[in-house]
Amino acid sequence: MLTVRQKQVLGFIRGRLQESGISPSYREIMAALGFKSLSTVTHHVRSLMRGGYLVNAKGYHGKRALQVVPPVSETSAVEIPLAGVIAAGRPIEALETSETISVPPALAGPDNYALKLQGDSMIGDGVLDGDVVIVRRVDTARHREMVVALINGEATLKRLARENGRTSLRPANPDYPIIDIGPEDDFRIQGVAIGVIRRY
Amino acid sequence: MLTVRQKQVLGFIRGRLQESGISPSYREIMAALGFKSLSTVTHHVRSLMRGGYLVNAKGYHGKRALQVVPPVSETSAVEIPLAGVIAAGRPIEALETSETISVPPALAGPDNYALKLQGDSMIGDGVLDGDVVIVRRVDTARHREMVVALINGEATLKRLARENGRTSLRPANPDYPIIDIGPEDDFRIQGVAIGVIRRY
DNA sequence: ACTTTAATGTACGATTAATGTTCTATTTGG
DNA sequence: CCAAATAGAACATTAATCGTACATTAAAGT
Repeated sequence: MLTVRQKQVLGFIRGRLQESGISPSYREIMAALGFKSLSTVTHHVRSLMRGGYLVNAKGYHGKRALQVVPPVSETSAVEIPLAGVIAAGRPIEALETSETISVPPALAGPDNYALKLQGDSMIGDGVLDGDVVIVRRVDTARHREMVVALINGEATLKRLARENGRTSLRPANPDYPIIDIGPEDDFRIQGVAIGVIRRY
Repeated sequence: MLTVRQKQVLGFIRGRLQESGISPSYREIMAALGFKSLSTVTHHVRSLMRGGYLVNAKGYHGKRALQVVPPVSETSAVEIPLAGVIAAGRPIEALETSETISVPPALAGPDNYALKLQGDSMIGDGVLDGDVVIVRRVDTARHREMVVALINGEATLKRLARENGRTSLRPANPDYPIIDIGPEDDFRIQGVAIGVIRRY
């Protein structure tokens, strides 16, 4: 729990890091907040460090190396970003605002995000139009895993197939074609599906 | 229940926390509400604490650390009971321990519970073996809704069909039979499916 | 490479300011 | 009358502050 002054100090440091990327010196903090003694700054900074809000990245006597610790514990685990809408044959349509969606802890993780699926290309695997797919951001995947892939600029959700040295993307719907990946294609895996949430 | 004055005090504190994130001091509350003595504030704050509406996050002598306790309905909503395993043709198999599962708020509710589905009777609707089905406990349902039903002691997850005055349960898998409900059957609806969570 | 200099973070110790707590009375409205 | 509300002053505890000397690092000259 932060005191008023601690909040101000932390806010100033955070602001400086945000705009210039370099941590302010103790004397700059002193001037900015109108203190007349360095020890005042020292006192507050040390309190913030004890509370886990600040770290000196260079350790003892490290200069201009204050780093604000991201508040992990407050939001962690249940909220992940809802990155946008994925539909076969189009790039992922990002949402304007950086929305989030809360998910069960089992589906949460630092590298996870969610996509709303449009279309029925995976209907055979029980993933329907409108379902929210939980994705873990990785750049490789194994045979038969369901992946979010970017091929020549178009995003799609398919099963990855690696057979006889060839790679292909297979929909779970006979109405859609199997996509064979050739060396000339710009192919990137953006993540693997680890879960689905549906709301009726 | 709260008195008029208590409501005013609580409202002022809540407002301050909302706008600045900093709890007001007793003297600020005194000034804002026109009191002439600190003990008046003390008296009201203590009453609110006793009633569970306020907490001092720093304990005894904690300064500017009043926190408004959110009403219970807001907080307790993300964990719902995992009632057991449902498989076509058998009663719901209750779990030994009263487990719970956390779900997104959109799927949470006081009358909701979760069931783990065994079998592929609803595979055509994208509900697979092993999926967790979120159910709202109600005793009636409309045509085409997916319901958890108990028929002659056997539990099952099917779509409810009401046509021509007749009621039936329809699987989403041609390998399973449609179950017609007759007047001689002991038929009860235990809930309707409002969501699905799958984990790969 | 070495020394020098400037910039910067640390360590005490003490003091003041801000803020919550307690106690006893008194007032007020139904 | 009674319960809620209010008042005033003294007290307790924490938050914030200041001043100065010192230690360490980074940069600049040589």
